Amino acid sequence: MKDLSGMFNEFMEAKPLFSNRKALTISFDPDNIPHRDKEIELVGRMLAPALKGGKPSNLFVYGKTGTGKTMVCRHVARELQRIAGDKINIRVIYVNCKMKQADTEYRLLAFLINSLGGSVPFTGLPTDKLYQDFFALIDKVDQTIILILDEIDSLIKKNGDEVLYILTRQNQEFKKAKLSMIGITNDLGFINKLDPRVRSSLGEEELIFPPYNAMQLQDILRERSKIGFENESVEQGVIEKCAAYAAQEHGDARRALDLLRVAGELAERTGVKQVETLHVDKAQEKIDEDRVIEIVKSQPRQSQLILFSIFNCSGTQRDLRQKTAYVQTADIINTYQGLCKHYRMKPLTQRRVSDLIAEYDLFGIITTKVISKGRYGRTRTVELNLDEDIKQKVEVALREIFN
DNA sequence: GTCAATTCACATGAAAGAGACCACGGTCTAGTG
DNA sequence: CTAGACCGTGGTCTCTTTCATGTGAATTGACGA
Repeated sequence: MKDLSGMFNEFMEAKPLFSNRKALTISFDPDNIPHRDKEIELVGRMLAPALKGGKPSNLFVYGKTGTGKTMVCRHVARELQRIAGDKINIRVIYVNCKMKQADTEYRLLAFLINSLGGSVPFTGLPTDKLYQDFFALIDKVDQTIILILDEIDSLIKKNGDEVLYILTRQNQEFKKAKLSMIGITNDLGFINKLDPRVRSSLGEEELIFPPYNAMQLQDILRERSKIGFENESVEQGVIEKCAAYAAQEHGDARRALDLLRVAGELAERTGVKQVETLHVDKAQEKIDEDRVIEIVKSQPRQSQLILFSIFNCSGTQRDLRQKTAYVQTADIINTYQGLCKHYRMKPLTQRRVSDLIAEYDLFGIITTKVISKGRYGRTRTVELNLDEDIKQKVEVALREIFN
């Protein structure tokens, strides 16, 4: 007990490193957005007609993760609303299509209706009823609605582009209201996958966000750490290091901020007065680890069992010319079926297992490659894509699940 | 030796089913005045 | 008379199965030099 109270005392006495931890997260909206002046202006121009009661063009925004797309769009939209004030009726609805509440056609509409003050149950109604409700709700008042659809690609991938088609088309039917959309995506090839009709109406304007370079990331981090950290609590070189790491990952500002924040948390936990560069390294490791463990734990049971099979699968060396043994689909399925018997679970079909394996590839936990071995068929080779210590932790987590 | 056909072992696609969840409207039932 | 319980119907959503089609190169076998 003595130790614990000592620890608490120490904790209370230690000077906090953070002054505003929130400033170091992506959800924070800073007043000052460095290196995005041009983009802010362009988005602003696009939306400006709304102030004169016109319909702003639909806009498509591209850019990799952490390039400030979402932040800029929300920022501009908010400013627009502020300037419009009470005189002009502008409403901005921001939806992240990856969120559970909006990742299907039905749920997206339900979300929109709810955020406009209507109320619909989150399941149970036919979809076209929702469309009717939604459009009626919009057209009730003379207003301009700006709909920001973030991560729009995941919506389309799951549900097809029909939603967008209906939404864009509907504008002609409105008597009073106007609806314009901003689609945000990090998939550059996304627009080509769309139905041409949707493409032309939705992609009236396009804007590409370039990635930040290391120097720009540094500016961003300095700006944020001024708000987020107490004075002098960040050692020289820490910001540079975070920026450098994040710049390697295609200039991802989100990553840079995560690094800095987690490094700060680690430093605080160890009770030192300053965030040091070694904390950044630790943060880098911890972020990866947390992400992987999080994914593994949130997977359904069957899927976890398949990953467990991959871990338990030694692979066979069936081709003598191939020096290293590799694991392929058949091995995994064999091991998996064995494990199923052991745990009394009903094994899934090969088709399904194949999909689940591909899913782990998407998460980046494994690397797979489809190879053809000529006469001996075609298969997918699977390799774990984890550092040794993360790998061990995942294995421990899996064993806990299936002990 | 060359070249096209064959063949393997899956990958990949599309469609449809199972089962969970939910809303809505109609009917039944028990409690109340 | 009325509120609440209880159905049946019709809808979405996720996970899965079923059936069908695609695929890339090693191997095979015919062919000609």
